[in-house]
Amino acid sequence: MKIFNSLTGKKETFKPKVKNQVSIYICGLTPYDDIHIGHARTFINFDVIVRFFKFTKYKVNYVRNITDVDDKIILRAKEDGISVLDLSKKYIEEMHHDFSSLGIEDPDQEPKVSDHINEIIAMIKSLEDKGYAYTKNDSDVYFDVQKYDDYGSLSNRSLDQISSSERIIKDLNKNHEADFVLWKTNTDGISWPSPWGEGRPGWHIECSAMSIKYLGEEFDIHGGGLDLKFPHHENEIAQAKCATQKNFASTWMHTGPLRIEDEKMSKSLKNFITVKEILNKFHPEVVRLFFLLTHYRNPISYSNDGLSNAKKILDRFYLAFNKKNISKEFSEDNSLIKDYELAMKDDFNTPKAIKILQSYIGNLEKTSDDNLNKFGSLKKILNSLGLFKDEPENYFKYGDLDIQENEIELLINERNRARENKDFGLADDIRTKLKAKGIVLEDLEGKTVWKKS
RNA sequence: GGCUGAGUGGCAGAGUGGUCAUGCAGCGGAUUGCAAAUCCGUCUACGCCGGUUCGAUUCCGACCUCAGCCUCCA
Repeated sequence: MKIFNSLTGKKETFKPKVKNQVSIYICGLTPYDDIHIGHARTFINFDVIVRFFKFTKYKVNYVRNITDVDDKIILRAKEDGISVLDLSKKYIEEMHHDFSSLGIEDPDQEPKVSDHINEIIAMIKSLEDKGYAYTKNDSDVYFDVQKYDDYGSLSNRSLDQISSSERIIKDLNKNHEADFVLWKTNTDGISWPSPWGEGRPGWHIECSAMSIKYLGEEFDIHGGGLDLKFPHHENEIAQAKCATQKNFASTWMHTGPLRIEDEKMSKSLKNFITVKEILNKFHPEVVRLFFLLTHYRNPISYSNDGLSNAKKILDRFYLAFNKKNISKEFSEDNSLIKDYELAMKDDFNTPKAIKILQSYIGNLEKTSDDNLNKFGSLKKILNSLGLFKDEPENYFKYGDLDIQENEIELLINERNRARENKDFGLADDIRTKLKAKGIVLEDLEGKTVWKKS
């Protein structure tokens, strides 16, 4: 298995700390709003990565945190007039609902900041004891980046580069511009007692503290969206290494960014599309396949055309399994499994893996019907990617309708009567009328079925 | 300005030093009352300029263009 390690910038052979076991920590999200398709991309990518480890018989310990104490949450809670933890609880529920809709499996652990204040304080204390943390004039507690020689090694930047950056805002209490807050002495919204007074954790420290608690001071994989690489992950590494004097995570993985119709999607641009919105239009597996059609490290441009294309590809798989003469007793084809694993073992090359499945289905259909029972391995692989879990009938009817289902049935009956009477003009009018509503009719042997286009 | 990555056919998107990516779309045909699905056939490619090589889309160098990060972000 080869994985691209962001820390070294190279594809490396993956060597877990314990044979056939993987410890993996993924930075989850800050719950203060509905999740958007950028989140969907990242967590679907890691879902597939974790599923593949399991597929190849690794024992996986997957931790994905929730940052439920944060300035944005506090601000939003104030606006809504509710408590900080009530607000985050609400959006955690929404997140679970949306993840579940997308077929994202639960992690083994899902730690929250508010439940780990003691661990966080202990880590800051340890940093302070070792001389890596400081406070001035009753300021927040800062991490002293100049005390840590390797600062910037993940994101390839030096302290000089950071302090010469154009967007720096001077904070007089800091020793260096890149110093970041470990403990905020701010009691607004939510706070806990600490050796540095009432306050709350800064951003970054929670992930170092929680990953170490659940996976140990050294573990296999740490990942998240590319936008977390700097400063979040850089700071996590600095804190964790300085506090423990150990190596922290050995492999760092970052998923590529998502753009919307060729424009960057970001919180500040407010141009994000929520998962709920997209699921009104597209089946969750179409969304999933759309993301898997691009390698996890490459940027994706979200577009309706892209989703439609993914739908066509997934339709093909569902159609193949929907043949009337197909046996339910599928047999296995080890050569397909082998080809699939080969593609995935090369840094989780899902586009290549899916290409293999697409060609396979075409070749099998071209030969003989007997071969169709070889679909067993294909089904197994699709399922392991989180695809082909639905019933074909549900799949093809998924999405908002502009017309009642019973009305469709009535029109189908009317059309079939017209066909019996050879009134093809009327029959075609009905077909056209339904098509305008996004309904496609198919005349199969003895019956007519409908689908969403 | 700094760091990182990318430029492939109408579109999406892999990959490789010398026969095909693949899929969608298009075009022609089979099939169908018409469709859908399926099948057969078919077209379009590797940013620009040099270098290495018997041969480069693939390796090396320059150039151009684009994107991400350097602010909140998955």
